[in-house]
Amino acid sequence: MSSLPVSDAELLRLDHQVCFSLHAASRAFGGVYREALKELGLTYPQYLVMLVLWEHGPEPVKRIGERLRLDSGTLSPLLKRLEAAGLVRRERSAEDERSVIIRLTGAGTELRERALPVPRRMLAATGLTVEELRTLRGLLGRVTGALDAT
Amino acid sequence: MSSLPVSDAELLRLDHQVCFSLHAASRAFGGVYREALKELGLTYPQYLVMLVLWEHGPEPVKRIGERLRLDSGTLSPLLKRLEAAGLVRRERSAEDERSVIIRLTGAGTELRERALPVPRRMLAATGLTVEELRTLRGLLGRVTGALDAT
DNA sequence: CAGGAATGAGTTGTGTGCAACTTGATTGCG
DNA sequence: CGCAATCAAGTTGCACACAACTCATTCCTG
Repeated sequence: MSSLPVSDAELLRLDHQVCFSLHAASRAFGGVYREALKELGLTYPQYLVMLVLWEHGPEPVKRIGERLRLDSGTLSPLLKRLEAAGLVRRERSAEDERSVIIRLTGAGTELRERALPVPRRMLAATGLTVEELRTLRGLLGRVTGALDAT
Repeated sequence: MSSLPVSDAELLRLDHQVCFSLHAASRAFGGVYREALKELGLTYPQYLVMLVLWEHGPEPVKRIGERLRLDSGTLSPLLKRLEAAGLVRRERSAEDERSVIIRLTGAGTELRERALPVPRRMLAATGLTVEELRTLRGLLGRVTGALDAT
């Protein structure tokens, strides 16, 4: 809560700056991740999908989409590329024929070892302290929640 | 700055959460902006370009790209769409024939009036206080600076 | 002053991201 | 039971975002 009055003009500038900062930060992260993931042959969204599978095991497309807030229009071609790369298999669910289960292959499981050093490099590259990272995560989470509720 | 020891595993999880939060927040903002800008016929990146032109007047493509951290591969088609929409003109610079100056048309200038209420709606939708917005802007700016320096 | 390096736009190709739609399977209500 | 509503994937179309490239112009150095 600010104890000082804030002019309308300043508010509008602040909004622009926050939105722009978010846009810029997201792309800056993307750039560094792109570099870090290049040797793994993964893009950042593909890496996010692999993280989900490494952590939770086989999951239907729908569930992955819920975790990452991505729809089938984004996930379907992405998963096809992961399948073409030999990292996952896509198999129709037996219980519900509408559903497709995504399962790691041997190569997909093994890739985890090579991916382990990535987050540490990213963490160092941000230049933030653990406290600041927690603050950032908290604020971003609240913003996302509020915006999604709109 | 943390006074408590932090395990490696927790650090890695924190990194994932921050990166994912950033990705998610950026897309959540995009979604709300998409809605707010729909009646103006602008996408969010197009809106960013218009903001630059409204604030700074005619500028070469290069300068706009520096302000928004976008390269010509992104800006060229985007500016062509703005030109097709009748909002800007593209004219070769007289001093430097390599350079293209982007200039608002009458319609582009007038659009500003209709765009004015947008940031206030966004500000309200975030649900954050002014203090929190400043903190968020500061952290994002530092992250982007650090990542760009890599 | 000449010619190669550097610069500013633009083009091409790949990969998201999302809206709108299609297809096939399941659910549930009358 | 039967059929409409719902649901999960996938497809299509459009708009970024970026790497790698081309082309024309300008700079700069020998």
